Amino acid sequence: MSGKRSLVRSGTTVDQMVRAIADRIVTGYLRPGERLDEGSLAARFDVSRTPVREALGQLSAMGLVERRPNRGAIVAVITQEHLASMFESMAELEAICARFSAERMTGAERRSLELEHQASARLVQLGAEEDYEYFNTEFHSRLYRGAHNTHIHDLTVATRSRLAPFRRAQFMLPGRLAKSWQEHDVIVTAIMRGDAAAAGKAARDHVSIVSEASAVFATVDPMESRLSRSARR
Amino acid sequence: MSGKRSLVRSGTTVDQMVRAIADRIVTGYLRPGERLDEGSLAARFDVSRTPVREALGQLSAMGLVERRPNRGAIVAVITQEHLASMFESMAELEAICARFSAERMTGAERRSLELEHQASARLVQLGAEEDYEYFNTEFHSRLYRGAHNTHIHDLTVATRSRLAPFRRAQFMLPGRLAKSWQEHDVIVTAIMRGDAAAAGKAARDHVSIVSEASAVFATVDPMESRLSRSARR
DNA sequence: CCAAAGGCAAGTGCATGCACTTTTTGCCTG
DNA sequence: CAGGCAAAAAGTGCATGCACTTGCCTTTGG
Repeated sequence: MSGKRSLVRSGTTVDQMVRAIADRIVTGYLRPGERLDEGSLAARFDVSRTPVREALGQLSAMGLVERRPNRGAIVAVITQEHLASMFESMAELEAICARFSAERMTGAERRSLELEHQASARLVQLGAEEDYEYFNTEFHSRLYRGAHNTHIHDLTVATRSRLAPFRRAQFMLPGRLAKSWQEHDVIVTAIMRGDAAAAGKAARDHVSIVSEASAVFATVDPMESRLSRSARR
Repeated sequence: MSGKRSLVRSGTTVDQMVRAIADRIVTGYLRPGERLDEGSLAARFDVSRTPVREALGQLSAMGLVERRPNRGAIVAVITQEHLASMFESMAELEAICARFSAERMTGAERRSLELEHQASARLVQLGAEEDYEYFNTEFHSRLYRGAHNTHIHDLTVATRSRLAPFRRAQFMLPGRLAKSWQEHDVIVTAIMRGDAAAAGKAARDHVSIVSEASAVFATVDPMESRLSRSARR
């Protein structure tokens, strides 16, 4: 096996382990319920068990991992109910960000939001799913930052990453790309005219739609086949 | 020194350490910026450094502790800006909980909310600050649970606990007790009649007022003198 | 043939040790 | 006497070792 520690550069060993494992969970390479054996992970990353244990502890504090005392750790199993609650929370959090963004974004932030958004229209026409996905992430990040509230930002980013495995396939639904862009458009328009209430509502609706689109996949294992992106690392 | 590990019963050593340290931070016994020396903590609780390290890692993941690689851990220092962002987030989160509660609380939940709320009126008349504080916590917890959304619940509880050191002294402001009760009353009334929007707004306003009341203390160190509650443990 | 008991292997939880980094201290120099 | 330097002290980061727990598998008695 490759993937030695040198590949997961920077920071302390523990941080590297946290990132490495979190990444594998968030990308769906490690599946819910999957056993996380300290020894194997240590061997896999060529470190001792100590940093692995610490990493698992932190991941458990973040909710990505479930730890049963004396019985090892597994990738957190998310119930349908909990998943629904996270999607719903996500909608509310995004609504807050959009609302605040409408009120607080600087001129520069507004301009680049609009600019990037308009630029992404091309991606829709081309049907460039991968690229649009990247833009989409950036778009939402702009909203989170635009809220000018670090705590909301952190909560939102954390929640979003926990939902990542379940959102993955959304753009594979036919026509989802164009719909997504239109929904973004409503949000951007509301923000540009400083209409907080409208921005909030549009953002909430947008996420709700995504969550419904994702619900199809949520009933199944979040990763049917492992994505190349994960395998590459 | 007493406070040996036997006092912090149950769970693994690491869990005990997490609780013990978190408690000391949240209650303000450990102050922001205060050094958290692994060796001293280990000695203090009569365990080895390993569980202490793990605990510090988890607390750092929770944001209660700040870790500088190779330079030890300190109790997280919260900037004015970050504190403000947390209070604002808190207001929004409570608004969501209240909104959802208005829509979703069961009959039993509504009844006991109302009941407890009415009962607490006595505490206001008596000026029983300690008791009211306890009731107040319970009241808010009811809202969080009443939202029937575990993720929002978790986010809200986590945020609230991080704000705990800064909320402590709020009821010492003259007349705050009665005001608090009246604000609760608006929330309860809105929830009872299922008016989600009104409940949300009332909850948001309530927290905003608390945050302003707390702002007075926030500029200063969160604990001037150590509370008996902490010392007792 | 099944159930309970016992033992074994795997794996977790914590303590300890050592290498390395940062901070402090004490001394020297200008 | 301040500034700078080097060595020591303090403290962190990780590896290793061992005791203990858990789950499984075998064994044995009914």
